[in-house]
Amino acid sequence: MNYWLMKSEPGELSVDDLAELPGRRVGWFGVRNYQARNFMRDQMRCGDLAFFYHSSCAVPGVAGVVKIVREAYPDPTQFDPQSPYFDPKAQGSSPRWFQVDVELVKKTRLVPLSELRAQGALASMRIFQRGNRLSITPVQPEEWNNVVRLAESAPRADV
DNA sequence: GCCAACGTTGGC
DNA sequence: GCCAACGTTGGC
Repeated sequence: MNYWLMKSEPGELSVDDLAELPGRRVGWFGVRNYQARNFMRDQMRCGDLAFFYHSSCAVPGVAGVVKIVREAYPDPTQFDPQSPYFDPKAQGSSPRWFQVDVELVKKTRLVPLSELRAQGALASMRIFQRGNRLSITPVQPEEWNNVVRLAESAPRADV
């Protein structure tokens, strides 16, 4: 079983949006980076857990926990000319982009990026590595446990 | 809006 | 296969 961090822009899909969806599930469409795609396609398995991370917003940070409930299958938006994620090079016979389905396990308090950064034990996380921009990154079990503990603790006012 | 970092594209 | 140009990401 693996742990992950998956970024979503709350303007597109927030943790509250996910909580309102049928079954609290969504297909993780729109990933257009090969490395992130490969993580989904080759390594994500049903039962894996991931942090739902809010990015490109006023307070980026961990907002919830989701579970992988369906393994990789073709992302339909790549074939939809109306979609901003349309990829004219994708062929139905050999899809280029994949998605998994995730289900909300629970919302957490919003753990801001600044608070994660203030934890020395989390310095190893991929989101803190130089120039990291991947929307999906693996999380080590120890990192996972540390962030979960942080999410369950009282918010800090000083970061 | 800025900008650093890095991925992708395409001519050669 | 190289590499310059361009596009995107994402925190600030």
